[in-house]
Amino acid sequence: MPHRQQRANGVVSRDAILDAAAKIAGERGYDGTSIKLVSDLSGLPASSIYWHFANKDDLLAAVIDRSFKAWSTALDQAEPAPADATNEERMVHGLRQECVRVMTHPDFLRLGLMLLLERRPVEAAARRRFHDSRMEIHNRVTVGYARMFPALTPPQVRQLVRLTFASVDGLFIAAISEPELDLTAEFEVLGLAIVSAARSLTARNLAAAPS
Amino acid sequence: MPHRQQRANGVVSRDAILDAAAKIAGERGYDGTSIKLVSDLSGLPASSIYWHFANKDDLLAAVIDRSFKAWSTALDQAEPAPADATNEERMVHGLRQECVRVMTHPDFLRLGLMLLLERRPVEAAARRRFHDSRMEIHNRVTVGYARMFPALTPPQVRQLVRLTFASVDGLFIAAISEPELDLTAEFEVLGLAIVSAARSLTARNLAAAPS
DNA sequence: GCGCTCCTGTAGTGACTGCTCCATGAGAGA
DNA sequence: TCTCTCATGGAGCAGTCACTACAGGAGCGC
Repeated sequence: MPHRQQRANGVVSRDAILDAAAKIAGERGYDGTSIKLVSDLSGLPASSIYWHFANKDDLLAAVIDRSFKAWSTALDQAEPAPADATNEERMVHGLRQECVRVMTHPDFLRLGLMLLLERRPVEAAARRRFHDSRMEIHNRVTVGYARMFPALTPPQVRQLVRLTFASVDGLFIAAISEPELDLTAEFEVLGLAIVSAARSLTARNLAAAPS
Repeated sequence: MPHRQQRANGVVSRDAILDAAAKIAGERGYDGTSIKLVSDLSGLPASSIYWHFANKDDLLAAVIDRSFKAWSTALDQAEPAPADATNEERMVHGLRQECVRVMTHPDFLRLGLMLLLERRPVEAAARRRFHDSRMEIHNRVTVGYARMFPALTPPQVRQLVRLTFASVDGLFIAAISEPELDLTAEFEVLGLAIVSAARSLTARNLAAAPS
């Protein structure tokens, strides 16, 4: 089958629709995102929206996809910590970058968390998309933590990773509800807390099973 | 003005409406909570809902209020840590109780976080209600932390409190999206992390300004 | 210019939205 | 039993919901 040709006009419209949908969904949640609102904000008629996307659920899933990609390429462009950095420096370095990343591309987390909280009976495709994307990052971070804290057991590593993700989520929500909040300081303390906890767990492990 | 008499029937219906609204709002968010759905689930007609509550916003605010009260009386009934407990034991003790409390009365946090994430243009009364209720607890915890870690500066105490709240929020969301997750272990690690962080900050303070 | 597909505009569908009106039933105090 | 208020039932308001049918303009390869 030949490559389906596409007008320049088309991708611009598609992006405009996604922009509008991201903004509105971030403000009002899944049910609050009406096609009429997206149509008004993007300046395109409903028929265009339904030409680009199968239905509302598909539209929201596409918003998740795009925002995840934006966030993900930002992650790939993160500058690595210096080779001689300590674990604590590495952690703080990584979290500081994540702080900037999350506040620069807030749509991914915002929308995703909203979909997680809304447990509608019929599972939305958008929600599953978020969950899968996130698992990918979760695994990456788990590998990093395991290398960073070799004395921890795999369950302990998983717990630390979950705690880190949960804290980032919570701090993100706090930043949204109180815009004047300075997140960088909070992320600094979070880094300290994680590294300290890892240190305590390591000490506990060594005390329990001395070599 | 005489006390407005009330039939037993009335408060039962009111509670049934609140139950239904809490369930649906927890599943579908603010916009997803339609009067029709609440009416069907509670078995009462729309006119009854509007007899008990001024409008949809007022209904949701009442849901927040009631769930906050349930959570709050659970907080008042929390058993205190033993007098000779260490800071770490106190922290773990408190967080363990909070873990049970939050999972026993999940409506308050679930609904509240959803309202925080949904930043609809017109501020909903329900959202403000949640914010105010939460500030109350926030202040209580701040006083407790200040007593527990006297060497920390007030901004450091506030940061730790915010981090604690954020982590609890994040872990709660994680528990919702993955029901098989064992929260108690996560809360244990969180307690360790907070205490460890406080210890590191204290050491840092003492090093910077030795007496 | 031609033809072909991509994309947009108009006008609608039936179902549902928050909310109101008002008649009627049910209970409690007299 | 009589009243009087509390509470419910049902019908219906204008407006919006997700979504569709279809005609026609716009840009492409030729």
